[in-house]
Amino acid sequence: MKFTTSLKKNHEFKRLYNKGKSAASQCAVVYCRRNGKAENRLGITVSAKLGGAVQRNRIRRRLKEIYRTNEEKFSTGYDIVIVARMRSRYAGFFELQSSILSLIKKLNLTAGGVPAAQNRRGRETEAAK
RNA sequence: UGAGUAAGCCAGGCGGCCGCGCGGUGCGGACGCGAGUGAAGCGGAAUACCGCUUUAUCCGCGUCCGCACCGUGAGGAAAGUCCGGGCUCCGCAGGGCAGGGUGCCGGAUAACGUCCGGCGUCGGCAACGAUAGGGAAAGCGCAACAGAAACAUACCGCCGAUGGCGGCUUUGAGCCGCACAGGCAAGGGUGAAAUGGCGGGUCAAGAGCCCACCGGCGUCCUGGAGACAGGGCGGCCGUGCAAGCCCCACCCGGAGCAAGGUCGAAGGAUUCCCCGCGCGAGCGGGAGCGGUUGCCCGCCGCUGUCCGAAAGGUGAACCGCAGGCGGACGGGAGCGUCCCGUCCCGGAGGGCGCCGGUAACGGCGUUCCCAGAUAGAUGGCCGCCCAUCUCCCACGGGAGUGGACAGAACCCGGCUUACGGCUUGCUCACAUA
RNA sequence: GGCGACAUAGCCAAGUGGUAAGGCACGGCUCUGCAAAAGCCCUAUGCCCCGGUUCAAAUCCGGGUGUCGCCU
Repeated sequence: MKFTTSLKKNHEFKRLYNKGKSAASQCAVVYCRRNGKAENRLGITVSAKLGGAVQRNRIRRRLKEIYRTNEEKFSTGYDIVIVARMRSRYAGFFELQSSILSLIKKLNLTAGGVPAAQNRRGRETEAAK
């Protein structure tokens, strides 16, 4: 992922749970908070309630893929945590994707409008270098 | 065809686009180091030349970042952590006790509770499977309830031959009764289990008391490497439990990669020494500490007392004392501990072929490097084929769904558990020829 | 990843081979005008599940499931 590092420490997750904004659907809960940096930081949580290692790995990889393919739609400078819920175990990829995108829209995380387009163009030139 | 049984194999395949971890190669950029060249400045000098600094360029090496290409990338159970090892650290003269484990015989192995071959027993019509399967005449213990009795017992019962008592006939004695002494364990009843089973003989009634068959025990002979098998003889003095204690034989040091090492950074506690402080007449020792990783003996190391010239002995007579005792702070040295981060910790290896062995397995040759992440890399979408299930039209296609169990974390050998499919051999039943 | 412990009624729990104690709760009865308190009575075809040993298993042995804890 080009402009994103992963969130690792437990206290960072806890800070988001307490102080961040959240939105939820049956598939997942998304927490977000401004981090004051030029990049996004992403954390994904899949608890043991959702199944064995194989099921949890599949959910985590799908969430990661959804973020990767839709990265340009996100605005930058945020810490984001996605917590998977029970329905994501049985949902297909596209159902999960539309669910996450609607949650993003609910949190106003989408980089919509003109400045976002400029931002995006800037990213692309940066990437071209 | 159906049912069963054993062994082996696979873990959907191919292609396209985007994406991830690791390794390699190449290119580019940044930084650092080294060497060369040019320019400028300063100093020495004589203009040449030498030294230093700055800067530019080029080459080499290293680190980091980016891009491209190539290679590679989860399992048969990766799981449970039930056994066994490697590896790492700690410990280790030896012995005993305790504790744990294994338990038919022979072999395989690094080792095993695993595997292979065989024996006995049990289950199955069979193929085949299961089997903690040493010892109960070494000892202790338990066997509830029921039952008379659960090591030596007789409730109901059978008998009463022998002895006793009574009666009758009659007088050689015999017969009948009683059930007092006594004999018996067949039958009933209880129980999971009742003193080998069944049949016959004998007998007062019975009983291995005797006999035939079976079972079991002891002993002898034969076969076998052995477990054991077969046979002869003797003769039945009870049973179960050792996955109860135990006995016998053999094995076992403890912990675990969150072990351990290394480098860098940071702080704290501890040991010894030194300095300084307090105490004011008893104080301290007579062995102390540490190790022997459950305990003991014993042993070892350091410190220390006494005897002895020493080797060595000693653990008590008694010995020492302001150069003592005590605790707190500061300084120095040493050794550990904790925390943060970096790096390291890689063959009982796989494939193929030949040979030895019934087999497990072993030997030789050849060939291949075959995951190394560190919140954890394998994913997403599309097309075709194959396979599963559902629905629809009708004998073939269409649509949808999508694989069963399941994800490495130091590594191996097993076991167990979860689970989809394919192939082959064998057994039984039915049908046909 | 490694190491260890536990599971018995709705809850807390005792029970180490022979009838599964006890307390709380629930229910019923007595008492009361009604309740509370008190007293009496009742509740495990079975001890997390599956096998094995045994005449007999909550207990002994093996395997599994679940829960909890410790080690960075």
